[in-house]
Amino acid sequence: MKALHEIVNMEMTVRVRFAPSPTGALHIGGIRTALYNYLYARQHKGVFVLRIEDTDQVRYVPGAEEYILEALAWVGLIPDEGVGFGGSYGPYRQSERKAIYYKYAHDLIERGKAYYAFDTPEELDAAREREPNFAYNYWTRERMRNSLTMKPSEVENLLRNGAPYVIRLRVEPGQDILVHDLIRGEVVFQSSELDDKVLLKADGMPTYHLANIVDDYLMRITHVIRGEEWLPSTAHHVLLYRAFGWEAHMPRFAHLPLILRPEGQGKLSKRDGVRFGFPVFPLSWKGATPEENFLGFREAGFLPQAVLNFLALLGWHPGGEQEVFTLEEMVNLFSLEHVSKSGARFDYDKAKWFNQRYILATDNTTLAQLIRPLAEKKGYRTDLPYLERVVALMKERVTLLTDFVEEGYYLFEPVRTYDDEAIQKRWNPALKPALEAIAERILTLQPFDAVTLEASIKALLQEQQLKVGEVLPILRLALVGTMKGPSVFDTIALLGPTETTERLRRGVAYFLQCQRSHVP
RNA sequence: GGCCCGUUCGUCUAGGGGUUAGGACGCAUCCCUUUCACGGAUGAAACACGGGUUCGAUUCCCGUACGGGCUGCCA
Repeated sequence: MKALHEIVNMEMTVRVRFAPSPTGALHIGGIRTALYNYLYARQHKGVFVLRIEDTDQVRYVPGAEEYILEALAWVGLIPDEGVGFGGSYGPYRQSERKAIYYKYAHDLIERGKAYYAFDTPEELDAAREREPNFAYNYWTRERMRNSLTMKPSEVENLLRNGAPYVIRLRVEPGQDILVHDLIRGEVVFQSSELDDKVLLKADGMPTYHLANIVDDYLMRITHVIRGEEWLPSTAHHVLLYRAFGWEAHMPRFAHLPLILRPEGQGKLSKRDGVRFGFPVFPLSWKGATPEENFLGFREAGFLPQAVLNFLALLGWHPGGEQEVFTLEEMVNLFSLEHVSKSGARFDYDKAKWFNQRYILATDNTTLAQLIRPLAEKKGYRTDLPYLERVVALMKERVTLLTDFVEEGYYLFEPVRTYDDEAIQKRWNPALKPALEAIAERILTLQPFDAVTLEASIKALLQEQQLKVGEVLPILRLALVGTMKGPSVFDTIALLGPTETTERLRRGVAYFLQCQRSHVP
């Protein structure tokens, strides 16, 4: 018998789902949940389903669904089935499955597992106010207005007259509910502690609890991989599978640790992003008001693979000392057993480090294409050959894609600001002739490349008995305004003779002026 | 308050009855270097606490503390 069960399990293709709710921008934690689901599905040659849980009419936000699809596409977690991807278990948008939930909720009533409740929200509020720990359950429901306490004729009357009602799960005390969580092991609940959860709301929409059980069953979901915030309600979900008689088809559960805010307490929220100045969303989101605008990892200059790698390791590690993994490697190595149980703090520094690693590992042609739109937005030149050269010079010094055009702005436009402190330290009027000589020599230099430039300039300095370490820093300051940046010779080679001499001229003028204003 | 989950360097984590408790981020120092970075080297830095079990617990068990989640006609 057991062997048979195992064989059935083995042959059952894994089907997991990512089921976000379109109530705004998809949080980065949602992306991680999607990632783990995706990894699990791919590893088991299974199916990754995208289901949209839009049963809350009030919190529905237009554009949120499109955002979810775009975010998944950006990070490359493409569903096999679901909203926007087809499949034979649809529709995959819960608002389009209203009739299904209605039917199943009423089935439960017929089986005596659920009941009608006519208490208004106001009445419930009042009850909660009267009793601080009020729960609608086995002990309190007899004082409430529901089909368990009212006369059948009265209930029928209310129903016929279209009185608003909800359907509640009838939770009977005295049952042990055992959840075998793939990450946490056995978790036990007592039904006596559970309330009679609303299954169908007065507007005819199901609650999450009903919808997720009905859909997971109908969509043949085998593994539910979701956030830890769902662990407590899993007890209700088990009860629902029992009530429907589907316990044998109940999926396996795995509850993921939460992503915590970088400091302080609580889970990471969208507010933390604006507070600490880093993205907590995959893509930027334009809200109705400026306070509801949020920065995305994409717009902040992250590579999607870096984001995935970072998120993957926020709560999972295969063991060993490797930190950088391709998606394919993650698919091969992933296992729920290696997902940690405790919450993980969001570490933006680590995220940036991953991005730096991925930029370094990305070829120049690809990077040039990636920064092209950024250059375009700034009004910079956008020809790929030039961008590739910029990338080659800057890639070891950036952490974000945006750094190419921010940190390296001087490769596209004249120096905006000079580092006065460095000028104070490096400038010496005696250096003026040297810079002028360099400018002059550069004009006729052939070929105009870094190697030739270095040889030529160093020779010139030697002729004039000047130290390289004395002249190069001030040369750099004239060219780019700062002490940071790529090799001076590489920079000159990229800027070209005309631009270089112009910058030297401007630089010297600035240094002289700087010097004057600093002499007491 | 009740229920549930958790606890290894500041952070992400590896490990697991006997280890110099490993790696990574960040930090510090040094090397390389015209600068910054990259790269290399080194360093500071952890098993929450108390009881058991055991020859021996950071590892297993129980408490406590602390943290987190849930407690909605939200998901």
